[in-house]
Amino acid sequence: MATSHTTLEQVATLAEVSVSTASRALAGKARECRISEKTEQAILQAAKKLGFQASHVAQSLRAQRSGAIGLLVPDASNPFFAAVAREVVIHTKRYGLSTILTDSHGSEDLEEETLSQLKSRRVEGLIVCPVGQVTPYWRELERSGTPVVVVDRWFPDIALPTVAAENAIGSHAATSALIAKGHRQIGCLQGRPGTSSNNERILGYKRALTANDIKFNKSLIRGSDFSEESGFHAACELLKTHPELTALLALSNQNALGALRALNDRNLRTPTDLSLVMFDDAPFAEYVAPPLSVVRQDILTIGRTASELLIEQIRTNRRPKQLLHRVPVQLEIRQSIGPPPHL
Amino acid sequence: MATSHTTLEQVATLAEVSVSTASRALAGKARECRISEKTEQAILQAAKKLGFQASHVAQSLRAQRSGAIGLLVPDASNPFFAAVAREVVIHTKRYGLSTILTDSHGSEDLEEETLSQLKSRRVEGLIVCPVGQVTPYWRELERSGTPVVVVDRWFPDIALPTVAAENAIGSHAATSALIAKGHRQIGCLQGRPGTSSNNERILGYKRALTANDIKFNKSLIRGSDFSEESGFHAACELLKTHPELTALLALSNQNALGALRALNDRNLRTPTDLSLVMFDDAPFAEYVAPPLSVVRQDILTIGRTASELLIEQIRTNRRPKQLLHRVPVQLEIRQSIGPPPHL
DNA sequence: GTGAAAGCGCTAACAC
DNA sequence: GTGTTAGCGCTTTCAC
Repeated sequence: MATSHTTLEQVATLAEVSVSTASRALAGKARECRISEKTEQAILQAAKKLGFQASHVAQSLRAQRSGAIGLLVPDASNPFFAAVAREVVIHTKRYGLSTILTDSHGSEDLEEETLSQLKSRRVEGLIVCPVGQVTPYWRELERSGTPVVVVDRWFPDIALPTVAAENAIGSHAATSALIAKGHRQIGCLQGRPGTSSNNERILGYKRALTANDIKFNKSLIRGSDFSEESGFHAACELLKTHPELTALLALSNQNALGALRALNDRNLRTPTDLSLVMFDDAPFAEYVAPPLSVVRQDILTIGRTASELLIEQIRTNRRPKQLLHRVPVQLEIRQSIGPPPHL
Repeated sequence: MATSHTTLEQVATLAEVSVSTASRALAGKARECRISEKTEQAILQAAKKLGFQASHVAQSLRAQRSGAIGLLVPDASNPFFAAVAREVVIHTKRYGLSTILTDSHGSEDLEEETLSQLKSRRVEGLIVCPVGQVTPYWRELERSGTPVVVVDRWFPDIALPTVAAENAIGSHAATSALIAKGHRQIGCLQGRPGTSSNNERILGYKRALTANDIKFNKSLIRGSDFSEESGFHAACELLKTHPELTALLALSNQNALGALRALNDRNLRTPTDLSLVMFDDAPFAEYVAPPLSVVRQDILTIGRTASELLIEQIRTNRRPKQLLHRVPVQLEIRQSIGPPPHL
């Protein structure tokens, strides 16, 4: 049964006034527009009786503001993006904005298609966790002046407001902690190559090695994306080709789970045989065997900052001066880090 | 800088035709409306040149269809709801529907307020994971005829299409597995009392006990919601008041993590000292110490079924005959189940 | 084959 | 104080 909604006209008719008066009264402009107490009440009564709710669609068309923003993530079921989504939903709602959630499946084509659809919905702004590579579409977005915030992964050569964790600092700290324990052969399970988050985390790893006079060895980095499978395969390969490794740095918590699977399969124990640190805290990190050391990203702050940056753009109608916003990370050392076996 | 969008009129002007012809051509009705090849091309060219994208807002108003659905969950960052959200986004997109994501924070007031806002946005349908309690609003929704699907938690006395896991069967299987190992003192860490998912899971637990001539003891059930904290406190209480317990059934994976924390604090090992089974599989379940036995819900099927039920309602404009759709669960036994210590 | 015009539901400028 | 009217951008009858 088609839920035919009540219109302003019906309310006006019932209250025996014109639509404009009804509109004014219901918009709370009774005082301002000097509407008599009596008429106002009549209108309010009528609206209540009919269960009137102004059509946001009509209002949007009229006001040329959709009251909606678009959120695009590579995988909405990933806990990191889910947490960002929640923050965005909560913060934008405060400004009367609805959030349209979309998912690019990690595909550049879908990303572009989806952004285009969001544009046709006339969203007032965009929060995007990009797939990773620069496409012509991004240049367009940069030029367009549309309010937009890039989150997590970003493009150094594209001038758009961005929120990202202190990735390099995080992996530097994690790697340094391993080195401090005596490790010198440290493998790295990487995420999607070419993404800024991956690049930056590798950079921190590399810098920590160099700072400690350990030669950086490219072949100790393996992996194709941030998934469990990638972590598993990367760990398997590394364990095979580089049995001398005494520690692993996983660039995502999924990668780390894959590594744990590979270690389990080989009856290797952590940290006795191999130390392990991973990016991204997770509720379970404390309870795996042994409790995992993590580089914790402050997802709430990331989501909140992104929302605020977007709302500011929508309100002022221009991009902020400061484009790159870095959110601190925190190294949490648990028992998965120990001295290397031969010490 | 205000991104002033190109309108159909501008395209029409450039192509030197009327807006109606432009509309027809761009809607792909050139054949149908016998528009000459030449005019059609001119219009397509003009649209391309101006980067025209029809305003979905205007189309919505005209067509009286917003092309959007509303999704309401108690916590968008919870992996279960995040996974449901993703499925909904993916499946509804196929029908040209956008998903507006909202979060009720587990508050009935916010739930009602949010549903009301979604209504004013003229969403074509609603997928709701309710907070848990029946409010007058639900009665209204039931009567209204609005396409809606209730997911996960539901109300036996409200006739709305519903998708939920075979909760009772799952906890029955889990409890039976514990009993088969010799356990007779089994504690239960519950979620939010009064919610259908919690009720059903407790029912299955109770039935398995009774079927095995074990007296059901209400005081062995503790907990206030599905969170880690609740699981922690419930486990602490149970361990204190009922030291004779040899196994725990956690009604959510967060509850189970809380239990693990309580056990760790007391230096109790699983399954040596206490066996543990939990609801909801999770990627980490295999890697905690020891690998956790789980009752796995098929979230993808839940999300897909909900989407399909909603789309069917939107298309046919009426509620399905079959209201309750149960999605099978699967018990996955891992090492966290062993015989009780005294055997 | 194409155009003119009405109207979706709302708001705001302008009348009186 | 309140009504009349135009118009947001689009689709679709109806006219020629």
